[in-house]
Amino acid sequence: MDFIIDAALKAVKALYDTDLSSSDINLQETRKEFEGQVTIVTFPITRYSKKSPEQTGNDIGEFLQKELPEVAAFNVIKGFLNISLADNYWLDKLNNQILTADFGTVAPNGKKVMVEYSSPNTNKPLHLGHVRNNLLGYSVAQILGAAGYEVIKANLVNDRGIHICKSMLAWQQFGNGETPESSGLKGDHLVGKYYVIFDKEYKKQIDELKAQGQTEEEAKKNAPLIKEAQAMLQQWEAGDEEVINLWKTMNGWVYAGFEDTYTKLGVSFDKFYYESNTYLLGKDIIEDGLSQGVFFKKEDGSVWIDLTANGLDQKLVLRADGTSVYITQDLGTAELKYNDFHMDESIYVVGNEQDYHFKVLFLILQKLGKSWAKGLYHLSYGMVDLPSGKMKSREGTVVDADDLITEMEQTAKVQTEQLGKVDDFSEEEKQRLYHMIGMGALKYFLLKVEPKKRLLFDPNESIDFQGHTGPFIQYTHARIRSVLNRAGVDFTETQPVEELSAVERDLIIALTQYPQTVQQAAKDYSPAVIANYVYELAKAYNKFYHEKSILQAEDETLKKFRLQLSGAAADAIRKGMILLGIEVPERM
RNA sequence: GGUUCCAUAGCUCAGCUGGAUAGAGCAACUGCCUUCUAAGCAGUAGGUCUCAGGUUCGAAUCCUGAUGGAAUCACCA
Repeated sequence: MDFIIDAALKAVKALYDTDLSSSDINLQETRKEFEGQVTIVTFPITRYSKKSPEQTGNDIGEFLQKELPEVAAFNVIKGFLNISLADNYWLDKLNNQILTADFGTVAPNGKKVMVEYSSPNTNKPLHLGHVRNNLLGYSVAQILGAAGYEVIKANLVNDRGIHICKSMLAWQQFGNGETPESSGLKGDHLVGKYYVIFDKEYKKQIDELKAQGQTEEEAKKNAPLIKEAQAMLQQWEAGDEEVINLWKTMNGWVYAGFEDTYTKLGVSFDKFYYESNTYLLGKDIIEDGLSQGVFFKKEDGSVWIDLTANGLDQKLVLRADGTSVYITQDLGTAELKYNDFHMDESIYVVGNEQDYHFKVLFLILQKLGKSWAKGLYHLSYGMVDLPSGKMKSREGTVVDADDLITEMEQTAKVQTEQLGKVDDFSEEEKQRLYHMIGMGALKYFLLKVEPKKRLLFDPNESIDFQGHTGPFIQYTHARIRSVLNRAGVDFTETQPVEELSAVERDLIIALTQYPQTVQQAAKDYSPAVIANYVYELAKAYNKFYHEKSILQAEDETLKKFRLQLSGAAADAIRKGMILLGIEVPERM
């Protein structure tokens, strides 16, 4: 649309002898209740024209119509100059852009970006909150890839620490040698079970100690179980063989479980980092910061940074005993990642409860003068809440990821069977379809909302399959594919069509927006931008489909043209959905 | 208490750098399947964009304040 802005600038120059810059021309889509496709808002220009908004609109409209062959007509309503572009213009867009093989793909931009997401704890199975994280991270990686970046998907596994020892200890004491094989439980669920058991037994001990007169705080510190867990952590750090073996065994169970869930979610990673390898990193950075004067040492030997000048607090970066805190290892890990890949940008997909942490982390790295610190970005997303409030693993008030996936597949199955359209599918094809639709519904439900907004999930209200949903878009794709498969003619040649109906034009307009939508989504790190676009596109197609017969078109040219248009719509829908990590079926 | 984020129809959400009468979906009510897939299409009804000021020709959008909600302010991760 730049050519209209350029011509409008020329018009202002010629008519009012004023030089404006392109940002002064306010161009927008024409609202659908008015004639035209693009609109120039003339209010701001009246300053220079010294005429009414209507007169200004008419002046510029006439100028544009004379100047640009693409401008077929215009009308002015108040301060709005609505421009109708010639059908030829849109047909040219279709034939020379949308229908070309590389439509929607961009050349590599030469930049490398790491997207770190998932980053699970290996002491419990994944729940709905993790699902949002995984889907967001994967989708953002897909979007950045489509926008020209080289993307590295990274997963920093939190595989050590006191919480891991809790599960290990509980298993040791109450597990009777139970294994995934012996219990039939998925590995991550088995380990999670012992994490819950630990918490239960620990609370019992706290209550006992409180009954003996200790305060809550004392009891929490003195309970035998927590002391044993702490001792186990020390043994782990000392490399105690028995503890290490147990740790390896139980983590192995968890990884097998996670892999299964990741596969079902359709997410993947290029690089795994493990905290057991990185938790000691960062101490040299502390030394570095001390000598630079960025950090300071307190009397007890602990190391701090003063961020009060930046509106934050003083922050501990190393304990008095020389051991790390959370941020110490994150400093080290950030440097490790950069040294591994030398990426231009690094995105951390982490919930908004850690907003403060990342603000501090990035600020410290900047103060340390790391050249790459400016490329760091915290993609913060809102929590997934239940009607009853926050999900808590230890209290069992979580929506389990595996259960949810199974439920979604089940719902997809029931819905599909009711419609009876795929009765000729093999059992395997059916299972594939149910999974595709169930996951389409779930993924779309989670991704259509802006990341930073919190999300309410009511387990008693099943996720819709109608309306603004994943299955609606999948259905639209299947519908198109069905028509294309019945076509029976070759429709690859450009068709000599000269006139467009409104629904055809609207569909072409929607298609032209695909590339800029991908760029916008990449800029905002927002799958929601893609999700809403694909929905609008599918709606535009369904409207076209309903109003115009494709295979029974008035003549062969029109038929082939509509098939081309349909094919382009199917492609754009499929590509858009791939960016969301959602597959689309040929039939449903 | 400090900081950050959120507040749009009964419910779930869109609304791009300020622009026309604020849009979808769900739920409710009407129509449309002997015609390419009705998981669809068309329509009716539903709004003081939390409130109060300010900037502007023009504010859901920007600024200030208030109210309500969430997160965080750990030598936890």
